[in-house]
Amino acid sequence: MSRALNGRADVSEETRGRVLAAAKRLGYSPNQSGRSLRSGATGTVGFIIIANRGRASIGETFFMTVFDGVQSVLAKHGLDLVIYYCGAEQDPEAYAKRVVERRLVDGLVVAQTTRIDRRIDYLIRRKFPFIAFGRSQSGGAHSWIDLDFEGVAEQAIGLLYKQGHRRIAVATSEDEVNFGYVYVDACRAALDRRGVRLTEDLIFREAMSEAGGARLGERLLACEARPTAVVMVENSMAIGLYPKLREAGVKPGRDIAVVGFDQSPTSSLFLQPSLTQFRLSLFDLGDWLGTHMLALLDARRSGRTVAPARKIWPLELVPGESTAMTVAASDDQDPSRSPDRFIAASS
Amino acid sequence: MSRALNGRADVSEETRGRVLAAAKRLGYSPNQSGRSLRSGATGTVGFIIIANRGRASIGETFFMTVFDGVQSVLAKHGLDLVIYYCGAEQDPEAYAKRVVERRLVDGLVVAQTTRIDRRIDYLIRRKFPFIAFGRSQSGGAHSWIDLDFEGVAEQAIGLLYKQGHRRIAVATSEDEVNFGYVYVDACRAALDRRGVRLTEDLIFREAMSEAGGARLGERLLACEARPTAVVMVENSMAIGLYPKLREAGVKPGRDIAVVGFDQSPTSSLFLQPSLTQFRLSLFDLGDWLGTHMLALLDARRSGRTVAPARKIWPLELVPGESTAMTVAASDDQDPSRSPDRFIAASS
DNA sequence: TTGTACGCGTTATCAG
DNA sequence: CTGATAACGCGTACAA
Repeated sequence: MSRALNGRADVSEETRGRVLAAAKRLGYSPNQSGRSLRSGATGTVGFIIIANRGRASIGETFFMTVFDGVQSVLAKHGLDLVIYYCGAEQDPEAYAKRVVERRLVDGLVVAQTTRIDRRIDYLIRRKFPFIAFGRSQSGGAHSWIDLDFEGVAEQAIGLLYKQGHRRIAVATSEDEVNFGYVYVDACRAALDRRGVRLTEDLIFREAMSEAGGARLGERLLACEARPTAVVMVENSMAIGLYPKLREAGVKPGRDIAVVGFDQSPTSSLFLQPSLTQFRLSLFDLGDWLGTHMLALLDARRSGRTVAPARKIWPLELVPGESTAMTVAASDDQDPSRSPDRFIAASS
Repeated sequence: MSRALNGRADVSEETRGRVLAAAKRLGYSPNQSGRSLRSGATGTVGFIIIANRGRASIGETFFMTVFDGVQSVLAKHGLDLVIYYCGAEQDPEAYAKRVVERRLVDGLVVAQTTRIDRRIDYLIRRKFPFIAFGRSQSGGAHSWIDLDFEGVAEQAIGLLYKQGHRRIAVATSEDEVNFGYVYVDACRAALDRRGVRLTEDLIFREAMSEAGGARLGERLLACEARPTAVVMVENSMAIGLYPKLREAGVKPGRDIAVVGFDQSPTSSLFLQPSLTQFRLSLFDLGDWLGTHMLALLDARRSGRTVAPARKIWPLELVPGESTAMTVAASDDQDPSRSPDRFIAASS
């Protein structure tokens, strides 16, 4: 019986052979419900993603590759990964609650964290093993991993500044997804360090989708004093932005510098002129998630406690033609602004 | 106890109230493993998708919207939808087997069917309730749904033929995904009906990705007698094709007609010149899947048998600028070919 | 080394 | 209408 199948030591080779043979002949496979009930664990890790919250291009290569990484780790330990897809009409908190309370999984990854994310508060209260993919203002100490928005902003702003840009637009999300705020703050800080102030009129909040990018394009073109560069938190926006610019005869890398974000959706790699963006290994990120999840589950099983991990995942700049241009740096383009204070502050 | 919570009739209002109150106070929620063990059903439907098999842009809006539709139906009946993501290194058959044999789900949707799909053979053998999303040569009678490739081919070829095109390239998948074959056959039939023969040199097999589309572009440009039009089975290919054509000064809709497929990835809606493609309601398709799955599960529960459904899902032509051109129709471009036989056949 | 009985949490059933 | 009990399939603990 189970001793033979599960490879316990206290069973003779002969018996094990007989049992295995019989199991194969009868096509026996253990019922997971029975197993879970007995052991108190499901052997399953859930990964919750939310419909069209945040990036439009959810799922595409982005999460898929992450799943691959997570699974490669979990599979080695006999754990399954299942994706819970929280539809557009469903409440994310209720959805997560349901998964936890029915004990459908042993651990959870919750993606697309919002600034105030009640799922996180709930999971902490519940002392349920989980990792947040994305930071949040919610909750206290808990494990999370997030992309290095600060590093991206620093590299993007650094590059543009060096090329003389001072009037740089920042395109971010119009919704409550946390990284929209993180990114703007990071850009503001990177500009501050260089004595440039990020004013409100240079922050463009739009849907993170191609349509949002198209609207961004319209707004940029309508500016009295058009920014000489734009950085954005999501690449679908670039895909919608490019055609708008082209229609107006404004060429990325010649008439305006454009910096995208990560390399998803993959279509963004085929923009012309090629888009300056950032590279990261989503598979390795998934690997990290899986590995840390194992640690959380081990800790819970053995009653130990494990320190919450906080991981910032690096991205590497991949320069493209969209930032090929330089502009004459004039710090006093707009005489109504006094940069002195900032220059002083940065020294 | 359970009678009160599950709303059975044989319990007084007062008791029910007390039980509900206590349950709320203690934060009680039924354990799904216990429930499944007792009832023999998990209350869960699985949807298996495969990593980068077939279309590169898997997941993106395409499957996500389908999930939404499925879930909207299942949720009404207290069923959960979970996504099983079969990673690139895993064997799809073994993966499906595992899900079935451990009794993780009550029913299964298997997407991205291949021409010979051992999952289907297995599921039929096992008499497990499932729906294939995509046709296959495998298996006998079973439920499936698939896109109307024949209708798409007929509309695409019909449009191009009317505009004078006779030398039409067909771009399809290089891998074993079933619809790649279906589409080519459908195009061949549509051309046959018009007395045009689809020769082997006009069939281009490439990866269904932007990179595949780029290679397609190179091959088209290298043709001695370049096709005047190209139809393709997947839109990522168009996204890779466009830049290649542009580099060579070949403009879609002026120098070559281009017809895409469905409207995913969404980026394809932002191509310039706009791409002629096809529209379909993925949400409704998911709704159909959910509804039919319910029928399958009901039938199994009541021991009845339900006739396998075979559904062809319609797509509607959305003309774009990429097919704005007409060409002089000359049926004898290539004197080595004799169209008479086909003209005769079509009369 | 092997056989057996128990209990995980649930719900259906049967007796009260 | 309500309370008690058995059984779903598994793994473990304990007895043989």
